[in-house]
Amino acid sequence: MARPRNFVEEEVVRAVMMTFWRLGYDATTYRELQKITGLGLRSLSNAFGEKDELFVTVLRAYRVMMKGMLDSFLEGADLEALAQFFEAIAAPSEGEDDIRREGCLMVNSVFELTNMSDPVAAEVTAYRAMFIERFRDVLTQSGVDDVETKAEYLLGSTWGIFSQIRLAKDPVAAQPMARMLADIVRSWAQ
Amino acid sequence: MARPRNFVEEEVVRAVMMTFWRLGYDATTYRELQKITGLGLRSLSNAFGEKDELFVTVLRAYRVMMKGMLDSFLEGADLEALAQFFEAIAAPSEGEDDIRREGCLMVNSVFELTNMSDPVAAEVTAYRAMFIERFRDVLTQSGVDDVETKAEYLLGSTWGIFSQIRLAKDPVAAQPMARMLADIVRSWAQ
DNA sequence: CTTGTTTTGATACGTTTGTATCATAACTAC
DNA sequence: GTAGTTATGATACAAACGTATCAAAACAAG
Repeated sequence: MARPRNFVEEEVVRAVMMTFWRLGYDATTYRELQKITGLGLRSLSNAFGEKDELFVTVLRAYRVMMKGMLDSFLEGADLEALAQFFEAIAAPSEGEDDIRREGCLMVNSVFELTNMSDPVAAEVTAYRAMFIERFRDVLTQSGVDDVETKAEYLLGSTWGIFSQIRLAKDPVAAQPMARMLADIVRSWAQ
Repeated sequence: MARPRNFVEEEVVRAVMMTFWRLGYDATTYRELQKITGLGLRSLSNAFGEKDELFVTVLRAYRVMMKGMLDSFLEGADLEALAQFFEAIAAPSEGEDDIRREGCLMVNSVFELTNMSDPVAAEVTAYRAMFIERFRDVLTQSGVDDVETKAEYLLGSTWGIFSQIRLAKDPVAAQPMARMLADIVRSWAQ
């Protein structure tokens, strides 16, 4: 009944995500997104709305992606798996253009956007809760005490790891921190 | 021999620092800085150069300020003082406009500026080294093993604390993390 | 007072930004 | 084929940015 789209939505969102991840929100221009995706201005805005709406879509996709990674590492896991999770974050990157060099898109966005819109803030909150929940599950099932405090501690440490990666543009910069943290987690086992 | 300046340099730098701290580099316009300082465009640029040069001046001033804080806490200090240092960072803010709500200007800048100029990168490097050195001194004098790894770990954790503060716009958001970290530091004492 | 030097203030310019406009193209249902 | 609907592409526009320009102002030294 109407002209069909010339692109696959998921692919476009993924390409846009990488650009926002690498450059940040402000430094990513709508024109650059047109170039990256190969779409025209009207096609992009027709399908995904304006820049801020597209960004929220990207954040949601990022959160879902990270949920998959969290689940694969920590679903029904023990403290040893949790320790390995932190070591994995700081594992050496594969090649010069490994996106992991950019740290965490959500953390980066929190720092960049002084005044977040409500939808963006909601994504950040959900992202945070996602980590806390997973950490809490592992800690509880491992019979550790002081679960709430430790979960908050692990989240803060995770953000610290991402900070070091972002600064050095290299995951291995966080290896000392990650190894130390992994040892601390292992020490919680009775 | 020439027309005298109508301002005190330190006061201007301090006012500009607060604005960059609160809004970030990009969101701070040169016009806003004119308004904040009460100076005209030519006065500002004449005294401090263009926006990026003024920013480097601010970063240097911030680093010196933080060095004072670090020294007052950690010069010749023991592990207990180090533990209290982390708890102090997360101490409740005094009032709604406490600048500590904004986290750390240097950390914020690292996240915001995808492509840092060389002078900015140099400031960040010096800032990082300043923390590492102080941590290392305390750890060494306390007879702790694995000093290098632990110093890196403490730096990453510090950045994690600043991340949590920045996200929540409130130092107390980092209290669980800071308390946990303080306990870990105390546990290093033999 | 005059001269020389620096500071100051008003105005304006060129770029870049996100986005609006609008005609055209591509498809489906009938 | 025809009508109806959505996608596409080229062009343009208003706003905001950093910064250049240039004349006027304020002092010290002679």
